[in-house]
Amino acid sequence: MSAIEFSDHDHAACMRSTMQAAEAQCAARGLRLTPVRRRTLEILLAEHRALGAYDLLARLSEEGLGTQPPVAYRALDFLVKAGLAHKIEALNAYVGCVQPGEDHAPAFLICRGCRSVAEAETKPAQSRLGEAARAAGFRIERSVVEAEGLCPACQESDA
Amino acid sequence: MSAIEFSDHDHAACMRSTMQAAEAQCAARGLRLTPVRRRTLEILLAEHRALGAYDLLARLSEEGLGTQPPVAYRALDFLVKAGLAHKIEALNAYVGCVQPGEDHAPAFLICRGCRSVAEAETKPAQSRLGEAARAAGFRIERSVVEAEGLCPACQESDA
DNA sequence: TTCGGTATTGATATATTATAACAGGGGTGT
DNA sequence: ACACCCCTGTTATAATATATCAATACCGAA
Repeated sequence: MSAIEFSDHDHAACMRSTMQAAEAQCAARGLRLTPVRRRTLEILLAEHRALGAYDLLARLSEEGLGTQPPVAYRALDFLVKAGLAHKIEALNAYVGCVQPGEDHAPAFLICRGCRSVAEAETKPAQSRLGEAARAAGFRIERSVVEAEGLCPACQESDA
Repeated sequence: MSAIEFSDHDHAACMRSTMQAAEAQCAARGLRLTPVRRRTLEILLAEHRALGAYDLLARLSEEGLGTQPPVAYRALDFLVKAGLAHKIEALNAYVGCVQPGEDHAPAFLICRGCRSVAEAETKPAQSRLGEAARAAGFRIERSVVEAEGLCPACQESDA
């Protein structure tokens, strides 16, 4: 993994292929990527940034796709459950998943400067925590791994 | 680490020694453990559970220590900044720290059954994430590592 | 095709979590 | 006494999230 999110890349192609993968996922699993959901995913993927539910709602609302909070939350819930987006707990915000489908336990690098988010992979029983859990007889169902800091670009403008 | 939080232990002694450590910390660092702050810490430590700010406020309020949200949030901010308590991002709730003073990057095991929280230790550049960060030139300032699941006791009552 | 069930959307209201802003009090050092 | 800083009290409001119910759209079975 190379944190493509912080690098220059052909973002148009990046979005296209991610959307295709998302559609393939939905088709394969009998999930319905309705207009609001699809547009929500596009908005999240448009930048590799975390977006609050109300920011998202504002965008949807501009496009006539709904004006009330449940619209945004329902779309986000769907995407998160489908593994097409992730919630960043440290920000109460949401980000599109760049590798949908892979059944993964993601970890995030979150820039406090520009709110960019890069997605990395955790190993199932990562580091000490897996050990500790096993030792304690704790059964892990979901894990949240998030690191906040500064991305390369923001380190420069900050320093 | 053995997740004492999920085990039977002499909790009265546990609280006493933790409070003492907290006081020592404050004394050493010139921080003021005022009545509200002290009581807040005691309430958090009374059980190894995550408590919402408003639950805490209700407790404080019963004891005549303040009735408005800022009372609770200010006390929590102080404790979190001082390293005497932690915020559980996945729950938007707070838990007392059982090893105050050690400058640590804690990881948590959170039971969704009883909301108990056990604190483990992460290694600074934990798992893949440290690697990924280094590779990407990302500077980590703070990390959130939380695992949700079922503690031993709740696995039994659940199954 | 029609029927019946399920998933989705629309809309209203409200719950939960958190912060801004400003006034007053109380100690400390000069 | 005074200036300063930290802490507290209070009011108001912001930001995040969910409950509920009615209406509609889709989908498979008969």
